[in-house]
Amino acid sequence: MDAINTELATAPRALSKQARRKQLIEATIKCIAEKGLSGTTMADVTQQAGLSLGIVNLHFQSKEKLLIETMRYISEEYTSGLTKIFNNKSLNAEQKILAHINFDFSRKITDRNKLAVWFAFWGETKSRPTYLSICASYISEIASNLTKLFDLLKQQGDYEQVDPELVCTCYTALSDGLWLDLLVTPKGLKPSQAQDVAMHYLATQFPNHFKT
Amino acid sequence: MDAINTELATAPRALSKQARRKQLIEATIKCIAEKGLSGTTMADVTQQAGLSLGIVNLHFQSKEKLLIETMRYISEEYTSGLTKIFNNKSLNAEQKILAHINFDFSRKITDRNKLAVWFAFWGETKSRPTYLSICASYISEIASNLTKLFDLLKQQGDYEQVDPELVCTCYTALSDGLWLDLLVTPKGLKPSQAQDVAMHYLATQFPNHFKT
DNA sequence: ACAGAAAATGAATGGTTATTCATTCAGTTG
DNA sequence: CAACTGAATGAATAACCATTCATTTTCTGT
Repeated sequence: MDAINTELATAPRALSKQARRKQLIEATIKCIAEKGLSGTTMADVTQQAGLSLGIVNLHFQSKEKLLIETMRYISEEYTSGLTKIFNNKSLNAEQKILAHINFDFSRKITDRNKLAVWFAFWGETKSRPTYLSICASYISEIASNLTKLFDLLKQQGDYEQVDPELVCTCYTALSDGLWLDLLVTPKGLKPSQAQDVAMHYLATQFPNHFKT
Repeated sequence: MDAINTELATAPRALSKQARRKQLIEATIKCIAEKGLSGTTMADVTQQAGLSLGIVNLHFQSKEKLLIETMRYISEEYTSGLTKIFNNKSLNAEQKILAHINFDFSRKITDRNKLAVWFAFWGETKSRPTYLSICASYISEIASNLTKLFDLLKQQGDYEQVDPELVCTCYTALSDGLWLDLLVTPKGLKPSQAQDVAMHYLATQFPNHFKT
């Protein structure tokens, strides 16, 4: 409401195109969290950013494209964070899984504004296939990486009965459900408790590696 | 698109108020699934129902109220189904949990149209306070019932290490995440496979009662 | 300091959509 | 069957909102 980026307000033209786009995307995230996807108007977004009404069409051509870019922004923040962990040569499989779960429940990812955006878009995927196609490839890559890590752990420990693919599906669904919980009942679970729940599941599968 | 309830089209006035409301709510569910919450107009809903434009305001006063009643309809279908299971005196704790999980992944509940409505509303902050107040009490009641069942199983079997409340939180989040999976990647998981994943988790907690 | 380019503005426009209500229609009662 | 009641209709209205673009402001290079 009282928003407006004060440090930018004095010299708005000094911003690069890139920075202005980011500013508008972040205003969009806040608006979607506060008013929902359907309730977010161009006037809301531009006012939140402290800029004039026409600015979105100048930088994004249309509202639809702004929304697509907002989705892409959030989804890339997530996938690039995980890719960085997976490609980190100085971590072993166990450490990578720990880093993964830490990341999943970090402040950056469990920020309620961003969670609201995720679920706003998930709720519309059936009617707007574009949203799904943006992150479909990322999703399957993340799943394949995580499955590989679980498979490595299986080989290391005494885990004949573990099915890495099943564990990946289960862990992923569990995270999604815990995020939903964090979004809709903020008075209930805290991010650190949500992480404990996810950890509890991993401990059932890899008791020699993870403790509750 | 080609919809329209033919059996009602001939003698629309014969329907009771109650039945007409239900007819409009079901048309709304279909529209939300097909066009999203933001893309659903009064014209869409009434056309889907095969009725005239003014009918929604006649029966529900406003679009907002129609949407709220649609949420209530779906949420009550779910909670009443679970309450019936919990109150069924002819089932023991183990059977009740089995019935619960069967219900969670039944056709009726994993219907993609209804899942789309659930997530459309979770993503909408505007209507969230109203919606939360509608089902907040049910949600906590379901959780308390499920926790009790897990506690009974714990007492029956050799499960000293099990924390019933944690298992309830984990199972509930897992279901939510699996539902999301069923909604957004219909080509992936099938409802019966989703149920297997949920079952797999319960088997880790109560191996003497449930097998994968 | 000046001209031209680029960025930003916001009043005006036009399309969309929820809501209203005068009218029509079906069912009911005396 | 005639008068009445309430359900249903849909054309008209009013509110809302994305987009446009003529104008203004700021920046850049010379």
